[in-house]
Amino acid sequence: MGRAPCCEKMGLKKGPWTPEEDQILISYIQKYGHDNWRALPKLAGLLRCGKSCRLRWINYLRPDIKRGNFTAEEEETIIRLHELLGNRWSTIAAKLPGRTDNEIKNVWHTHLKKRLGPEHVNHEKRKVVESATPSVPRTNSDEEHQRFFGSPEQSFSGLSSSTATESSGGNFGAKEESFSSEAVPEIDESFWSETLSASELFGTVDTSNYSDHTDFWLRVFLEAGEINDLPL
DNA sequence: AACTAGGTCAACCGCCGGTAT
DNA sequence: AATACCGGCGGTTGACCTAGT
Repeated sequence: MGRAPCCEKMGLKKGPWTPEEDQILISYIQKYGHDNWRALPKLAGLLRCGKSCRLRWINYLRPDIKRGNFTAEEEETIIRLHELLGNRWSTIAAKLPGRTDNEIKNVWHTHLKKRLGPEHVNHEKRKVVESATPSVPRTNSDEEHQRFFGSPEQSFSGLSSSTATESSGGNFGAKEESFSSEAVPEIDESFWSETLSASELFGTVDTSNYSDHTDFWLRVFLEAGEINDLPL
């Protein structure tokens, strides 16, 4: 049976996000969370489909996103985990706080794959542990949220203190009154630095926060002695 | 300075699994 | 049990950027 399309194609915007759209999305999620991605764009006054909003948030706007180049340690981790898990980017991303599956995927295809040569390219297609593992349950989004943020109130503690550096005009259409410039802080460098430090804090205080099914299987391999030197 | 080729990365697409009805 | 909905994932694309000629 065919499925309904994820969104009505008519009238929905595609392509790069504008700063104004980013602000609307951030502000909405800050206020109301993202329980229902499908309904979110309509409620927030965005002419985007829910999937697009989710992707934008996960890959770019989420406060704990770590921007900038990958460190040698991170690259090494990706290589080792890829060797172990194959193209399970989300699983690999779960071991690299602040990095997204999309970003890791891009880095793999643009840097690491070339660096490693054809052997690893072939290896890429191999389902390394699939035969040995039942389907790994996906991480519940709430669990993930808890892992990264703790309570929803904690999630945006940094955002609320960021300073506005410019006015974007704030023309948010029908929902404009809900998103006054006062309620919608601009994203500036302090936003990223604050949230980054917060994520680093979460990452260093207690790595057991990342315990999930992914960890379970990683530990299985660790105990088997396959990846002893991973920075867990 | 203009053009071209290759690299990068944000975003889209289609599929899948889980869950609600 | 069947169906529909939704979130999430991995593959792919294409616009933009940069280095080389």
